Amino acid sequence: MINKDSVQNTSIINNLTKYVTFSDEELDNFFELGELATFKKNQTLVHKGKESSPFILIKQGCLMTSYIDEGDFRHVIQFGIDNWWTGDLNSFMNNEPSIYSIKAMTDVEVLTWNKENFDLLCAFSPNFERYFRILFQNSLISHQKRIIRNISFSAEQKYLTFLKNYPKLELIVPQKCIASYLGITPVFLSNLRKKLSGK
Amino acid sequence: MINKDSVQNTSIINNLTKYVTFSDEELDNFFELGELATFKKNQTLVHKGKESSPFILIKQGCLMTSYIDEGDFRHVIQFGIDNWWTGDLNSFMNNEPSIYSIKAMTDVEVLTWNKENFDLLCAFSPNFERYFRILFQNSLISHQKRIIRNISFSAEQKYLTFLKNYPKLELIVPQKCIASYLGITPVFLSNLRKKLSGK
DNA sequence: TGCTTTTATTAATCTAGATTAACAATTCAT
DNA sequence: ATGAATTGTTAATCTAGATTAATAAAAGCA
Repeated sequence: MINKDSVQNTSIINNLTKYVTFSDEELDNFFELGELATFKKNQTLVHKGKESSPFILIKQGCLMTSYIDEGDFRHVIQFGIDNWWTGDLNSFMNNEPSIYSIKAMTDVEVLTWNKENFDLLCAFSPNFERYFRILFQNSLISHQKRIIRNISFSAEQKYLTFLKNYPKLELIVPQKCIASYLGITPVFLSNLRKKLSGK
Repeated sequence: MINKDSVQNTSIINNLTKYVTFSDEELDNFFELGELATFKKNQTLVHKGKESSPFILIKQGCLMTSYIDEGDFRHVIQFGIDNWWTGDLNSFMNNEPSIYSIKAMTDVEVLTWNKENFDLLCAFSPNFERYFRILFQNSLISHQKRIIRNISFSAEQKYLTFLKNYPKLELIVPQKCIASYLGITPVFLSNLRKKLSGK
């Protein structure tokens, strides 16, 4: 059974209560409405164009969200690690097929909520509404910063910022995925790394 | 007095109630805690690095948010028009000086909330918490789409998408601001427009 | 363990878009 | 209306980063 008493949930609870104070009952509800799942490295949790995306909280491991364009070209749009929320929000909220695919970059343990249970959670207590308001708000702020970087940074600046923001990912994720996330080619990233290492 | 009865507020109310059902009392509160203000074209409502940003709802007109980098180079990061929310969210929420500057591109009429009143509003009714949760959620979805465009679109595709998304802005806003928003140079946008007009 | 597939590197060439600069067209203030 | 300042255009040149292709290294699998 998944509930707040599981020792392993302490880090998630710490994260939840960073923004909002939840009662024990609320926390119980949170875990009871979620579903625990594990995936092996390289498994795909959400298939582009097929099922709708759940709302995903990563307990441990790393997920990669990517978008495949008309030319069948894959663009990495997000990495998620321990304690991060991820998923195709639009797909989740409107029960549409996901436009992204979400893949496990390591063995991964996640909690997922479907739309129905998410709605129950929000209906159960406005504290959840508040929690997600703040979660989305913060995510919005970091998305805005990312857009600024996209518009105004050189490839080198983008890469260095990435290393600063996600120090652990460099070791976990293939270089070509990092290149894609940054919007540059793997060949150019390789050149860049060579140049930087010689500095 | 600003309240829900003002004829001129109907379009704002329609917008609010698109997501959440509000009581008359809630709507009264919403307008009473907000402050009505008008600005002339080219006036700056929020100065980068000085005051913190309010949370702004545009009643009518057009606002432009821009970021000035270390090299004193201006990057337009958002346009806002009738019924849009805008402001430096991070500055607003944490009472820090704004990192953006926000300028009126036309004569403009806005409603603004300071952090204190925003908190009162959310404390007054969870419906507001819910409204802003959904507002930020939708904004997040469109920011993600914009990031995909940034990463994967050519300058031409970006410009054509911009025209589709903001058909009215082309006439209101100087071309160089549109170029900046798209992350290209005004010279290149000019070339692009010439090429497109010849098609 | 060796074989296959995927990923990373290196080098050569190419191009979308930047930069510079000079000129034309608008906009703005008096 | 008129001159000054801002914005837009055009053309020439330059460069960050893309593309292609061949090779090396690493990872996955029987």
